[in-house]
Amino acid sequence: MVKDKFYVTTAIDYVNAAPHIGHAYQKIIADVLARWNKLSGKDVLFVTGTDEHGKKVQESAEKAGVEVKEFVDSIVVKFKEAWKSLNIDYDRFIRTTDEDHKKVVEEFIQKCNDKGEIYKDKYTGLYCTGCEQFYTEKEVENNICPMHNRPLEKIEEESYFFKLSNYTEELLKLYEKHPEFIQPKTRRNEIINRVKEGLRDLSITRTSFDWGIPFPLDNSHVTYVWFDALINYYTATREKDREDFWGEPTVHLLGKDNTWFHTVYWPAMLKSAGLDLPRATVNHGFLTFNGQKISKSLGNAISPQVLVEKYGPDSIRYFVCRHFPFATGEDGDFDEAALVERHNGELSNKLGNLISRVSGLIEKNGMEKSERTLDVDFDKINSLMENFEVDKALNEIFAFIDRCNEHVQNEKPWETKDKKVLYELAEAIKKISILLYSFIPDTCKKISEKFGGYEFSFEEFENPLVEVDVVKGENLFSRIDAPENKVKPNLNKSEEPKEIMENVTTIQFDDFIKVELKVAQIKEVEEIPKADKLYKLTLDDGSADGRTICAGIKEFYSMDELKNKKIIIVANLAPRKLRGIESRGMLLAASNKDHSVVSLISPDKDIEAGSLVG
RNA sequence: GGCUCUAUAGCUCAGCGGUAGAGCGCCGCUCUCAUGAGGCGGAGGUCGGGAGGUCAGCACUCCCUAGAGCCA
Repeated sequence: MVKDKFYVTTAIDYVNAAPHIGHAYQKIIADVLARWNKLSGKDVLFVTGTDEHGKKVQESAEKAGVEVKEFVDSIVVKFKEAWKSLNIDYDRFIRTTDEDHKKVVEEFIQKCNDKGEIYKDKYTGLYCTGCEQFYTEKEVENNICPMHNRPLEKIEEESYFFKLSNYTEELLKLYEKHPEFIQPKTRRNEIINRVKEGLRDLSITRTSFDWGIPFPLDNSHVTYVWFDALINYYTATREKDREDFWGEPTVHLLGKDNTWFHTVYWPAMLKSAGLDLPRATVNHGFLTFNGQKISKSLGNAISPQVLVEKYGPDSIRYFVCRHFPFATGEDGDFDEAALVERHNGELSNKLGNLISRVSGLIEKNGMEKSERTLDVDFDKINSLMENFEVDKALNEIFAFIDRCNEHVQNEKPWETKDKKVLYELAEAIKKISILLYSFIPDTCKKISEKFGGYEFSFEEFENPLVEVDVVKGENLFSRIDAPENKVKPNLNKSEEPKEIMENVTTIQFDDFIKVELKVAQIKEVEEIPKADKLYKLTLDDGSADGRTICAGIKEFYSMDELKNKKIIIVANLAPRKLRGIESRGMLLAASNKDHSVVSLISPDKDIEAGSLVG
């Protein structure tokens, strides 16, 4: 039986700047879609890469004083490292400087030429020698260069042209017949309206630089950007055993700035060469970062690796998939406070905590196969994924996690010790982890290991859980406690990326001094009924009334050890009720990784209660 | 200027001809298996403004206002 195929591509990034979160967003979605389709049992091809030709790259290399190839090699490394840190598991990283790509481009152009759709003519444009750049008549007023304020020269350059004008009607028919070819609808409308105005032929060669693929019909010309870059998608399917991925299985992900080229030039080029068309293009919006447009300098500072170091790959993958409506093509803001909120509220408190409580209960009580199951609507989630609505799919999966937490609450397995209920919960966790695997693979592998090491596939999804011994082990997510610690959006232009970088990974002094630390002496220690970890401490904090706090150190200190001890407390922490007792503040203590050792922080010399620390 | 889209709770967004929804935040209650976790409940919106068609509009049509995008 021939397996269904799925081929997903990302934009190939221009190597003039380092990778940033905007690039990463698209690659993460592509990786999630690739993984999801693999779980469905499909044959999947996932290709990403870099666009390396052109005048700007040539100039950047010259500025850096290195050979062009050497220059692009060094940038490519950065992209590959970024994708590795985010667990982007592509099948091929294609570069437009790859030999097989050059060959495919040459053949492609030959085919278009055989059809008689390439011709030589004069390219006329308004040229500014200051900018070394052509302007269109729409861009300038009275033929004056907007940068240099001097007259533009009308220059004629020899160029080869592609007869794009032949395709106006065919393209309109394509959009009509296959609405999925341009998603979302708003982009489709824009393109239809523009194509209706008619198409001009396309200049496809240049002679003003030579960093590119020599034009096969005339080596004094270089192939210009779109007749080089777009073809990468096809090149990647010319490898052995990958031929069948081209056409119906093909889905292109791209930013909305590239929509025109992918939905007009590209299908026309393919038709001219006599090749099949991709099934769909998904044209997504842009991200801002903490409310700020991602400029080149900001982009350099917020490298994906910096964010991965700070939050971990799964939190970032989860956040961008859950927080932005990918399929609607809307723009979104990568706001670190929102990321922390979702990390704590959804990954830590809902998912992490569910697994923590269930695995702990099973470790103590064991589980026993049950015929009852907790059900989740797989078909609904799968159809959302097929429509690229990854945010809504995650919403459904997390609604199921909520139902599991409710189930724990309602069934009270810590009282009943009901092994069947625990089995039902473990089985639900297995389903959850298979559904989430595409989004947060590292975490889901850990979950599988805890619950017997099942495989990730939608076939396995249907199978009952095998009963195994479970060890609670480490928490999957720790909470992140500093949501204020982020880039401020009101940066002005003079600020260097370096400062931004510091903002990403550090807190400002102003933030630190908001924390009021004080010396306090423990006056009384009391047990709290039914609490096996908490003491109620009455403190002398230098104030007339003193204060009461609750501290989870019962396992580590006896009541006698604590009495009269001087400690450090966070004095201005918002009060919180624990076991009905209002705790006003928190004491400082160090703990090692597995919390087997907890050590209170005390002043080194004797000093009166109420003294400030800082 | 032309075309397209968006406007719903404090925030982020679902919904879409038949009694306004979720998450977060806020307020109250509550469990103790669990990570300052979990659960239950509450406050909070004349669904940007106006007109029209309908038995019935947040949803459809038109106009206005504001914001965004596209114009090779």
